[in-house]
Amino acid sequence: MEKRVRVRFAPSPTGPLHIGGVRTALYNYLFAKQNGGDFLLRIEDTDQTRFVEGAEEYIIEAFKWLGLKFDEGVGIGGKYGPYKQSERKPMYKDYAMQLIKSGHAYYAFDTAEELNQRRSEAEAEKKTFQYDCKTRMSLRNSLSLSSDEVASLLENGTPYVIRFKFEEGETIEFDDMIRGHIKVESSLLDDKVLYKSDGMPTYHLANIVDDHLMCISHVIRGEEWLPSCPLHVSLYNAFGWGSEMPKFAHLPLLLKPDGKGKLSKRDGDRLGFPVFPLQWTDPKTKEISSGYRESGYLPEAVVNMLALLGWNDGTEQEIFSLEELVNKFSIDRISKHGAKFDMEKAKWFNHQYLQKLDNDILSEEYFKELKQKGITTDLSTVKQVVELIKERCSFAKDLWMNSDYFFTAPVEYAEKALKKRWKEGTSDTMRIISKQLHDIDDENWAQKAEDFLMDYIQKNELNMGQIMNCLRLAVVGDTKGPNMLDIMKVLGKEEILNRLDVATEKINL
RNA sequence: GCCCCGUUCGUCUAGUUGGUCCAGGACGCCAGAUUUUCAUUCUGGAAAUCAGGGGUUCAAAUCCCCUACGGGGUACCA
Repeated sequence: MEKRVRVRFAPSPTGPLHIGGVRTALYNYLFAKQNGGDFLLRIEDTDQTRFVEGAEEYIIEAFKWLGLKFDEGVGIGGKYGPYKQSERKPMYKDYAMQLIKSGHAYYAFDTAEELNQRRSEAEAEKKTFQYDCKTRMSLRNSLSLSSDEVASLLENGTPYVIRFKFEEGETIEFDDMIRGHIKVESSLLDDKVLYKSDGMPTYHLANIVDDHLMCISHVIRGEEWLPSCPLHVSLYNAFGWGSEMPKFAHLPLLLKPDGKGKLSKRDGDRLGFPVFPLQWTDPKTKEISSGYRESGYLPEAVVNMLALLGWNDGTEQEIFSLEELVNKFSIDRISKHGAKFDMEKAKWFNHQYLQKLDNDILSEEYFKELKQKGITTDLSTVKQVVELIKERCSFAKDLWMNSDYFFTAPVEYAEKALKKRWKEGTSDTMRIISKQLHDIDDENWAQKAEDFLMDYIQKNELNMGQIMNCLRLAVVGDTKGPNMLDIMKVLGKEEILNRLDVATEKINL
C-alpha cells in the first residue's frame, strides 16, 4: 500500500524567512497538493540562544500572504502535535536513551574548552579535529571511560551530551530524488551531538524523531542538508525505522546575483531587491529589511517566479497559476545546480501578473492611494486612468508616476522637451488654438477638439508633431503619456484650457 | 585540508533513452516597425566552440575518466 504523502516545512525561528526558504516551502506545498497529501508547518526551535522574537508570527503571515496553506502545524493544529519542538522537549531524551541502550549512541563529557583545545592542536598540525571513530577513545565519553566512572559522573550531575556512534568501515547509501544514488564512508563521518547538555535535542535528533512520529513521507529541503543526510539515514536505521524512512530530495540553493555564495539575508538591500516575502524589522537593531509585499509585488508573481527558479515543466510556458503548478510540478524536473536570483525577471513576472489583475480592483486601490495623497477625484476617472496606463506599469505603485499629471497640473515643463518642441511663436499658436477650443461646445468636446486640431494642422500646412507635442507639453508637462485624445477626454474641456493658458503664460517665447 | 553536490548564451533554463542541436526559449541588451510623444506591443539581431582535456563510438552537450572552477558541509546552529 502506498503511504500517504505528508511533507513538512520546518524553519527555525531565527529571523525572517528568506525567499530560498519560501521556495523550499513552495516545492513542498506543490508536491503535497499534487499527491493529495498534507503540508505541515513545524517550528524547529531547539536552539534557545538563537530564538528571535516575532519570527514565528512572521513566517505564518508570510505564507498567508503567499496563499500557501498548511494543513497541519503551528497555528493550525492537528493530531500529531505539538508542532513546535520546544513543546516536545520531554520526549526527545527517551529516544536518545534508546540509542544509548542499543549501542548506537554514547555519553560524552568533554567540555567546550577541552574540545577547543583539541581543535587548535589539530589546526597547528594543519589538520581538522573530528570527534569520530579514530579519536573518540582518546576523549572523555562512555566508550573510553569505565562504566564506574561513567556512573559516578552521571550521578554527580556532570554535564554531558549524547553523541551518535558511527561504526567504522560501513558504507552508508541512500537515494536522493534529485541527485540519485549517494554513497559515503562511515569512517569519514563525525559522531554528531544528538542531545545537548541543556536538555534539548539537536536538529538531527529532533528532526528524525518528529518526521517519523508525524509520518512524513518525503523530506524536501535545501542542499545544505545533504552532507548530514547519511547521519539521518543512519539514525532511521538505528531506531529500527529503516523501512519507513522518508524519501529525500535536496534542493539546489539560491545564490547571490553577484559574486559568490548562497543568497543571504544581507544581500537584498545591498543589491536593491527584497530577499524576504514581507518587510522585517529586527527587534534588536530596529534595522528594516524590505519585503516583496511592501515593494509592490503580487503574491502570485512571487510564487510563479520562485517556482521557475530551478524548475520548469519542459515546455516554453513560464506563467503558471498556483493550480497549474500543483498539476505540473515534478521533483525530477528540478535542476541540480544553484540558481542566481534575477530581479529583472522578477519585475517582468510582476508586470505579467499586474496586467492580468482586474481593473476595478486596481482602480479602487489606486483611488485610496490618491485620497491619501490628498487628491480629490472620483472613482470613474481613476478607472479611466488605470485603463489607459496600466500596461506601462510593472507595479501598482508605478501608477502614480505614470499618471500624476491626470490629477495635478504641471508646475514645470521638461526642459529638454521644451527646447526641442516649443519654438518661437509656439505660444502665440497655442493661444489661438486655446481660443478656438474654448469656442467648441461642451458636448463630446474632446472628439470635436481633435477634429478641429486635425483640420487646423492641415489648413496651416503643419506637422502633427508640431501641434500635438506642444499641446501635450502644455497639458502633461512632458512628452509622455497615452494618446492625446484620451488625455483630453479624461481631463475635459475646462482643465485642458486652464492648463493651456497657464502654459502659454509661463513659457515665454 | 577533508567529504558531498554541481558546471549549456550576462541571468533562468530546454536538451531526459547518444544522431533531426554548427544547441531552442525566456529575462536583459541592441535595432527596426507601430504610436502626434513616452511607455507598451510587435518583428528582427547580437549573445553559449555545451568549463577544459582525454577516452568510448560510424556519431557525444548527451556515456566513462582526469583536471579546473563553483556551491554546500565540516558547531552542544539550523
